[in-house]
Amino acid sequence: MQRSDAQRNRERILEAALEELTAGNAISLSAIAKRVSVGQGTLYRHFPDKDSLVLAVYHREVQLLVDSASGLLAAHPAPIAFREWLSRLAKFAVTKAGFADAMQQASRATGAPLHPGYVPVVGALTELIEANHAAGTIRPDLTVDDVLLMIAGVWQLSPLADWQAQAARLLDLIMIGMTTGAPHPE
Amino acid sequence: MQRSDAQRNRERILEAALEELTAGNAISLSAIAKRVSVGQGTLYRHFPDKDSLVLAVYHREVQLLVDSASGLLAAHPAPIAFREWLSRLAKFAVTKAGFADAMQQASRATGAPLHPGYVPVVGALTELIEANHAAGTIRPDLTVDDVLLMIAGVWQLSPLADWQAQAARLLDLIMIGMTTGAPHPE
DNA sequence: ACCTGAACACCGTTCAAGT
DNA sequence: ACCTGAACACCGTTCAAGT
Repeated sequence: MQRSDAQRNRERILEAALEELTAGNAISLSAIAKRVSVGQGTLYRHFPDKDSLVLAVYHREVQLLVDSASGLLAAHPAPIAFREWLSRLAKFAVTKAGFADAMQQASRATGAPLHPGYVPVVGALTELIEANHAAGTIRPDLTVDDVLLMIAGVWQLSPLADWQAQAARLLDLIMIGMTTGAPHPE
Repeated sequence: MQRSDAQRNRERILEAALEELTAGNAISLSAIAKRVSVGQGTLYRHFPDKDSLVLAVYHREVQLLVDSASGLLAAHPAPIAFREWLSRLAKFAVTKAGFADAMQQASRATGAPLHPGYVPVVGALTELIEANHAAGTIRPDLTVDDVLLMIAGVWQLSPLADWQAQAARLLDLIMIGMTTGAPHPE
C-alpha cells in the first residue's frame, strides 16, 4: 500500500522539478520538497542528490527528441534528416532553457568527458551520422565528437532573441562544414 | 594612508579569486574572505556581488588575449590571423577552465543577450571579421553573432581530453563554414 | 574612509525518530 | 518500507559597531 504513495511522491517531485526547470528557474531541493509537501528525506530517498533529480527529469524530456531520429531517417534523405533533427535539438535547448545551465553544471561536477544526460543525444547523433556516412553525404572523417562541439551553440540561444533565425544560420554554417568534402554531396 | 590598505586588499582578493578560478574550482566568497584574512564586508565593499568579482577577474585575464588580435592582423593574412586568434581563444577557454561555468552562470542570471564579460571578446571578433570582409576571405553575410554561436564549443573543451586536437578539428570545420562563398578565397 | 565579524535567510545533505 | 522534520555545515549578503 505504501508503495503507491511512494510512487505518487516520486511522480509529484519529478513534475514540480520539470515545471521549475522548464520555466528556466534554478532548482532548489528544499523549495521543491516544500512545494510538494514532502520531507527532505523523502526527496533524497528517491534521488540521491540534486544532479540525479535534474538528470531524471532531463532524461524523460529528451527521450522523445532522441526517438524521433529514426523516423526522420526513414522519411527523408539522410542529410535532410540530420539537419531537421539538429533543428529540433535547438528548439529543445531553447524551450527547456533551465536545462542548459543545470546540465552544464552537472557535467563539470563529475569532471566526466561528457554530460551523463548527453548520452541519449549521442545515441541519436551516432545514428544520424552513420546514416549520412553510408549515404556519403558528409565528410568521411566526421565524428560524433566533432558534431558535439559544433552544435554547442544551440545551448546558448536565448528565448528572448530571435532564436529561430539564429539557429537556422548556425545550422546552415555547420552543415557546410560537415558536408564539404563528402563523397556524394546532394 | 588607509587608501593603500584598501588597494592592497583589493589586489589580494583578485589574486585569490584568480587562483581559485584558474584551478577550475567553484568560487566561494566566504572562503576567499577567509583565505585573504579579510571581513566579508570588505569583500562586498570592493565588489558588490559575486558576479562582479568573477567579472573583474575575467576582464583582466581576457584583456591580453583580446589585445593580441591587432598584432595578428598586422603580421598575417586576415584569414590566418582569424584562425590563430580562435585557436588562442580555445586555449584560454581550456586553461582558465573555471571561467566557463562562472561566466555562463553570470549571463543567465542577468538574462542579458550576451555575457557582460564577453564584450571584449566581441570587440576582438569584430575587428577580425571586418578585416576578413575587407579582404573578401569570408562569406559576405557572416556576422559576429554567427561566429559567437559557432565557437561556443571551445568552452566545452576539457583539459582532461586531448583538447588541442579536438580544438583544431573544430576550428577547421568552422573555418570551412565561414569561408565557403567568400569573394576572394585564399 | 575603511574594516570587522556577528547575523539573517537561504542552501544541500544526513539521520534519528516515527508509522 | 517509507516518511518526517530537526540538525549540520555550508552559502551569499547585510549591517551595526569599531578604528
